[in-house]
Amino acid sequence: MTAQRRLILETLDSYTDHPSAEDIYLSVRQADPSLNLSTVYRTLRWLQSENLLQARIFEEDRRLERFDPAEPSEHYHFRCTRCQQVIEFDSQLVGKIREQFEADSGARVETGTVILYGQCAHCQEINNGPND
Amino acid sequence: MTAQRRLILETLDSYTDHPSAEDIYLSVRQADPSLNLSTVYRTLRWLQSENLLQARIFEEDRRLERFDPAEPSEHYHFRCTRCQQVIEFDSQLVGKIREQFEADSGARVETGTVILYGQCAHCQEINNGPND
DNA sequence: ATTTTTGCAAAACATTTGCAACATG
DNA sequence: CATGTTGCAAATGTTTTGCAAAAAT
Repeated sequence: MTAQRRLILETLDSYTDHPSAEDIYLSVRQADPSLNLSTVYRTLRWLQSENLLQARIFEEDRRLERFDPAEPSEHYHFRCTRCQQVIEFDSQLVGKIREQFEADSGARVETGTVILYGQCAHCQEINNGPND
Repeated sequence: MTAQRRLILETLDSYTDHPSAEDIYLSVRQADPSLNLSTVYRTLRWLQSENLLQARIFEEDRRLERFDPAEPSEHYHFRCTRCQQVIEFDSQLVGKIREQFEADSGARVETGTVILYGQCAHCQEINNGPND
């Protein structure tokens, strides 16, 4: 356990949303300006391999990974295509889909991703307001 | 409508799975060796903007797009992490999840992605066979 | 002392872009 | 002829790698 790793872990803890490697890098750099982006990536990949972190791509038009400190299949995501906000949600129905697919196909499902896209409540209000 | 586009469209039709741009490029090249990869991409993006095609990333460890000739939200995917096969499935439960989330959050959902990961029936048999 | 991790620079990967030449309507 | 499309080469954005130096066990 090096100082760099400790710092990256602390920084990760401070996020409530889904930072990119670059986000983490910029934040960590304030405490240690010599810390390198590859170290960030290496630490993230290590956490991922330990199942302490998941990598996800939310933007349809970019291939940028965002990191989510959660166990696989614990929650799902909605992304507002207007304000880019990502909202987490839970649903037991995903478990049902999984069971249904397992029964139909004979496969064993280990994890899964659900990402819904659309407009969040707030952006809809703005969008459908009187002067729009 | 150019000869190149016609050729790419024909080639796309011949796939039953989810080819990458490179796959399409290699296939198309047999008929027209001078056809360029950027032309493939440009045609794919054009189809995508016309909603005749969807781009998806299936592999957790690569950022490679694969192209699926289907309308959004028509079907969902399972990917076997052993043999890499992608199986399509349908489920009305995804519609329910969407409705549930809309009711809970006030958002309007437009599209969505579901990808399940695990082992397909066939790979499980091999995996759990007598000499494994 | 040995193994692990780091920083740096360069490479890799997938996709996009600028631009002049070409094809199409 | 005006417009849209192509091929090429170079650029882009994101992530990974090789390697020698530094830090950790």
